[in-house]
Amino acid sequence: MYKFRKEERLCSKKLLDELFHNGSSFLVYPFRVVHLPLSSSGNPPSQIVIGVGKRKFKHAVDRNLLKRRIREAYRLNKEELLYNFLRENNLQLIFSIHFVGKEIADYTFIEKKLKVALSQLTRAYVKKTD
RNA sequence: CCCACAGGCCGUUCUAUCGCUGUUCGCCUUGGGCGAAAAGAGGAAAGUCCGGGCAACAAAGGGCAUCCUGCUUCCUAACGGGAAGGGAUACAGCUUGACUGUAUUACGGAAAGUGCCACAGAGAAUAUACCGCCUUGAUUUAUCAGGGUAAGGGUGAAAACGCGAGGUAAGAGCUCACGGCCUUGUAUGGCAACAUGCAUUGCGGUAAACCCCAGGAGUUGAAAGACCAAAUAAGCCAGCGCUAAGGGCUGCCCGUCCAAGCUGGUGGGUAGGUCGUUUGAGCCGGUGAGCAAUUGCCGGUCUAGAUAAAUGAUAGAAUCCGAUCCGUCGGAACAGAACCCGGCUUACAGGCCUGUAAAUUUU
RNA sequence: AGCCGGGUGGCCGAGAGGCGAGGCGAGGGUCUGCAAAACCUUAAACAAUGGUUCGAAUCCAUUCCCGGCGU
Repeated sequence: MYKFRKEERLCSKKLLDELFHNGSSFLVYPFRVVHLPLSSSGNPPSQIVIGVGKRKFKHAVDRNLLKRRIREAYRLNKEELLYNFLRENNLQLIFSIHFVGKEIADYTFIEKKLKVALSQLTRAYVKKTD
């Protein structure tokens, strides 16, 4: 249910190159989302990369903390906000979430904003299919 | 009890729900999936400043160059680390000296040679003559010219060892006594650095200037390297063969190896996977050796292993700190393993222990 | 994780033991009816700390910051 396994993470170098060269992006503060649909649909319905820039957070502890909070928020909300929609429309998606804020945000703020970001992601594909 | 310094140790805890990583066990069982169990960041994991292990390179061969280290002995796998000691410097104390204590210390050689020592100053290293002192000559009674001199003045970070006597026209280690540093020889003590005594040559600084002496360093780093699967063009390896140019993951030289061709074998890219990879100079306890660093013996123990990178999130409670309208509210140091060890350095809220010194109180 | 290179006014840049050049820029002035150009002039810097030296931007050590490397 609320799982987040290796298959749901994006590890292939090839796919990452493709994502950042051809993918389209939008900004929902404090996140920058880059996304790209895949031609073949399969299980799991999406693969994700979470990133926090070294420029803004110098210490590895801070970067790890933010990545863990984002991952936790994604794990708890992906099923109802994203997977149900993708399964209905038979889509497979790769996307990345980059944290671009300047200060360490707390969990409630991250969760709220991530929900907004995910719903905006689905809305983008609703328009395209129409 | 309080305060300062030094050394050592710890560096939030518990519960519930939902997850992540590898391991073991069980079930379904081709692959794989599901469930359970126990485990899952540090004293610095950091900086990458040193030293090893480990691995590869045709050369691990020689010489030169280059770089590093630098009081002694010991510890250690090794070190630029540590321990003990010696010297030097600074401060304090008294019994005023071969004294004691504390702190600091990149601390071989300046008597192998070379260089440098700005400005100031007469002169900065073959000494020097501005004032001064002494003297000769000239004119003439105050100057000019020459010579001697390193006591005194002045300059400077530094002025040819200090001080006294002799000596002299005036002076000078020029000579002598005492003393300081220092070279060589020697005696005594010490494993040694070195200390002390005697004799003796000498007397600017600078080697984190070149250099000399002694010792050491082959180069490159786990993105090292080994293997496996699918996949296929002329790569790689071995043998034969040839020596001209050129070349090779080391700056130069010597030496050494390599071409094309033929024969035989193997199989590149695709950042795929597995191993390397966590049992090790390991950790804990006891006991013996040693002033100590450290180490012998005995017993116990297995204690992260990820790979676009797990070790978390939320809620509640405890502990500590701060604020307070006494209801509560806010905060929890520095910081995150990436092949592994030994050091060093830097960051760090708060707490505990031991020792030393001072003050106060009680007996 | 490992291995290299660098840090000089606001910017670019020499200097490598003994006044830190120069250019662009900034401020003021001269010239002009007003500007530009030109000329004169002013201010402003050695990443930090400690050591070696009489004396350090330079030599040495430590720290901080910036940049680079791999088929």
